[in-house]
Amino acid sequence: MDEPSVEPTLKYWIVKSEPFKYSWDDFVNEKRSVWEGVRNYQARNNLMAMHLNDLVLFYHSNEGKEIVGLARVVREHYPDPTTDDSRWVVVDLEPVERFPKTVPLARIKADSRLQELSLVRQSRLSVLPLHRAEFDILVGIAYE
DNA sequence: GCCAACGTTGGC
DNA sequence: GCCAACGTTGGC
Repeated sequence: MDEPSVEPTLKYWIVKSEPFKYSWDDFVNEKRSVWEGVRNYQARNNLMAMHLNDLVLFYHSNEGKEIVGLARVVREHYPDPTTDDSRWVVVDLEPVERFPKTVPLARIKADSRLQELSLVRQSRLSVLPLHRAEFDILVGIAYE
């Protein structure tokens, strides 16, 4: 063990949303979101691996193309209420804070430390894991 | 609007 | 089980 941790199971994630469908502001207004509609097995598996209080970066795809804020998992996976198909699950998310500065994709791609980031390497996946070190770098940029 | 990168479907 | 055809996502 190289690093003692208060939350040994805490993991880090990125979720993507097209802002004209569901934006960060929509999320804040709702105060809590059922993260519904994921229909991709890999993204579903990531949802199922989320634990309570895991931290989640909120990314605007298509328009904006930037990380805008931080959320956390407030309910672990359960069946997606928008379908009868038992393969699909949701989690519940709550906003934690809007970042003082967004982190644009172009900024991420220009950073040599972030070349392995899942968001860069698997750009089509809507729910992505990331490493603690990458999370720290991204939050650092958001607070520069 | 184009296209790369995937994922899914279905014929064989 | 392979692979061609097709659909979707999302960056550019």
